[in-house]
Amino acid sequence: MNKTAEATCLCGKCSNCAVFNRTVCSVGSPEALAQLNRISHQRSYPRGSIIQAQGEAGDMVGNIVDGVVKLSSASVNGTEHIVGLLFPSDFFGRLFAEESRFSYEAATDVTLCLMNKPGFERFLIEHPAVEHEMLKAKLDELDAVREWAAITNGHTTMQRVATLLYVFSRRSINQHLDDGAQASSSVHVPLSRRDIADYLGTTPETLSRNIQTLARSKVIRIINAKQFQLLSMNELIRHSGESRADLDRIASV
Amino acid sequence: MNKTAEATCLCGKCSNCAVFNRTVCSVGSPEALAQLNRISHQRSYPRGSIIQAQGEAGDMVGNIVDGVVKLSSASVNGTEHIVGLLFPSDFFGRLFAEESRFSYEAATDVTLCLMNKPGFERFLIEHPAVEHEMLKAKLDELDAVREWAAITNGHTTMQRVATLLYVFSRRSINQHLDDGAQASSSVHVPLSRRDIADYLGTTPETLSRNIQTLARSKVIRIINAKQFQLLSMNELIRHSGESRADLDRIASV
DNA sequence: CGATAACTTGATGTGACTCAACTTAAGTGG
DNA sequence: CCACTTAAGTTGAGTCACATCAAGTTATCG
Repeated sequence: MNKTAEATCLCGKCSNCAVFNRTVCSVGSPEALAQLNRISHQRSYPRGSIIQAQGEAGDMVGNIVDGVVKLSSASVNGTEHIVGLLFPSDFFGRLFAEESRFSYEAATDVTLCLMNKPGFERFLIEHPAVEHEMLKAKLDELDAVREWAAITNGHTTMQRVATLLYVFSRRSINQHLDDGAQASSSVHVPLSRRDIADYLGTTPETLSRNIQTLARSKVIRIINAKQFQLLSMNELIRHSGESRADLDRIASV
Repeated sequence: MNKTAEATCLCGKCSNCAVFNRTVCSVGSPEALAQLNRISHQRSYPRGSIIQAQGEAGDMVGNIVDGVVKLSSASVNGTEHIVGLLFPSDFFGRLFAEESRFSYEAATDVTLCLMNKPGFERFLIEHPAVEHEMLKAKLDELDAVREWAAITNGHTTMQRVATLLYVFSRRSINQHLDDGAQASSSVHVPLSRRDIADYLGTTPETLSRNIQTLARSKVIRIINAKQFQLLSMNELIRHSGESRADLDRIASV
């Protein structure tokens, strides 16, 4: 894990970046990369940090290198709703707009690759190939957000919980590749119950009840608050109310 | 209303297009416009038409010229959830992907400006200024979808209904400018109760009850199933659970 | 004008939120 | 390193908003 703090380019060249080949940066020419190296630097934030507050005129954008960032919207009544989760290689920040409608907050300890927003905006305009990649990424994101909206709306809490567990299990396969064959049976959800509940549009109490129900019926085993073992993938899929194909499609974004 | 059916370029030049200056097309050079003219044509579809089915390999993209298109996702159990509504000047179709995850369906009679997808994709790559505009539009759309997701999740049905009515009232001001001062008091919602319910994540029954409640408490007057008069804007805003500023922000997209 | 669909209204059951107590985990200072 | 404190998570009881099923009413269209 990167412990870099507030230093410019401690990550070395972008070519050493842990998430480089999964970001839009990867399509840049050597000349473009050199320019990116100049305007970017890594920085770490502890869990709970507000990276950018709702409505604030953000002057930074960048990529998640490590950790999870939550994108949330706070209502007048104090309710917070998480409208998105950003994972390593995901882009964060609101390009081409004064301020962000949402707040960016570190859901875990995170390491970011930060870039000056106006600088990166200029960079994009000067490098259409990268901007093209950014458009494709945003189109994928748009589909994913809509897909998730359809899930949180038309499904029961149990279905959402099962879907989330499945998606995180797929995600951890892709990321850690820790132990090959059995990777999918172990799920790490690095979020607090409150954050998961806010993301699923429910409460920590209801969420807890559903997780315990899944455990009682031997679909999962609770290792600890953030770690689960999948005992029956088929049962989990059944509880999700989605087909396996749909789930994989959701997980792939 | 345009009655054009399946004819190539009956709209004449793009410069005669009803929605031209609100679309991404408007930033194109004269040369670009000429090219757009060649690859585009208008076509009308009656209400209920499937413009593109879910999962189908769509070969068309374009702009809505008139009417409302619903973007929906059908679940395994037959439930349909509307994840987006597209209005005149909005772009439809899934660029840079084989198939669309959602179905596009005419919620009213619609007129579209259709373009061959591969052709338009090539056009975008050849015209970075237009692609840049497309990116900006998609970034706005992303914010709007997330904002709407936060509303449908954290709010009661009454709040969603009030929000929808407010948003549609603002939208009709912008579009029709029918009678200036009193424009905002008359709201036209050109969707069926079922479509509205699917969009709000509720049922036609619950929706109807809420609308009737608003009418009984003199917040609105029901002119007919699709037409309402706003009697008390302040009360409507109060029922929405949002601040006026937030509502206007939502409506502006 | 009859038939079908769209919408409204009523009665009822239930999933999930709320409030509250309890248990476990995490962090802090002596 | 352990007692203490505080936060995070779980479990329980009660309530309510909303979905469901069903019947009635109003539009829409051939």
